[in-house]
Amino acid sequence: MKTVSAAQTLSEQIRDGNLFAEQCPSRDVLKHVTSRWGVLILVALRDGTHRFSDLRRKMGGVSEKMLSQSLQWLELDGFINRVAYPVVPPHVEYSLTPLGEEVSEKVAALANWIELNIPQVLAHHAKQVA
Amino acid sequence: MKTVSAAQTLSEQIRDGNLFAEQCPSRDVLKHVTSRWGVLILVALRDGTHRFSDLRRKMGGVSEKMLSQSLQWLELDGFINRVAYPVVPPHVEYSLTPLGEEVSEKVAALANWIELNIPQVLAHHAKQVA
DNA sequence: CAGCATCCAAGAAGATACTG
DNA sequence: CAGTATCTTCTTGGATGCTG
Repeated sequence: MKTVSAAQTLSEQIRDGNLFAEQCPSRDVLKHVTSRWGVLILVALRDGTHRFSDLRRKMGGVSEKMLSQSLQWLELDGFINRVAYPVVPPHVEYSLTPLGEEVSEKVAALANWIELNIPQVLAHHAKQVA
Repeated sequence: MKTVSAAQTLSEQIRDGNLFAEQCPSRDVLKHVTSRWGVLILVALRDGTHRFSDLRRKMGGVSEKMLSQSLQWLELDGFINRVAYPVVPPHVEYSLTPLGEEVSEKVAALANWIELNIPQVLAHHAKQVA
């Protein structure tokens, strides 16, 4: 926990970022993490190191471009480790960093909730029609 | 908890949706919930009922259009309650449903983590340059 | 195998004007 | 106040072809 200066207001003292502020960099991180493929990558890497193709096979419907782009975002944010072995053919391994483990935990919790509660949501959709 | 048939495999028995499956409806729900404004709406409504304009003011940078569209998605998914009072000028209140309280909890956990750990991420960005 | 570069389509998002 | 309608812009995402 960081120390709080007297000048800080109550609402600012706890958090360092503020998603409700338009120009806060946290918005970008949120974007990467909650992006269409970012979520899946983070969850997939929870059960261990994966190679590029492994990830691609595992996540239905991702293109090479988007997979590599999403991986780069997450790597730059410090959530993912990329290790390239200098062999032919190329061999690259992706894994979570300690920081990545933390976010992925939160993301996975959300993903799990959704997977478990899809029936409720679908039931609600059905009611709309009636 | 649903009952599990003998035919189900270990990995399938717990969850009803599967985000790794391309055509699973859970992907749509995830999209709504993790959308740029969906996250903010869900988090904002955690501290009580809000009117349309209240939400708009609170969330930096949303357009009327996107706010109303995002609200509609979340309402259709059963996460949000919309109550319109038949008065002039119009008065509409948005709040979380019990189901919405649950997702928003997960979403808020993620949002909080990001706001708190922005410094780490930014520090990592800085290292890339060097 | 693991990608990058390029081009293109679709959808998300924004600005503005208007309505019950 | 709480939207809708419309138009435009930008980003996301996909297809294809090429490379170390």
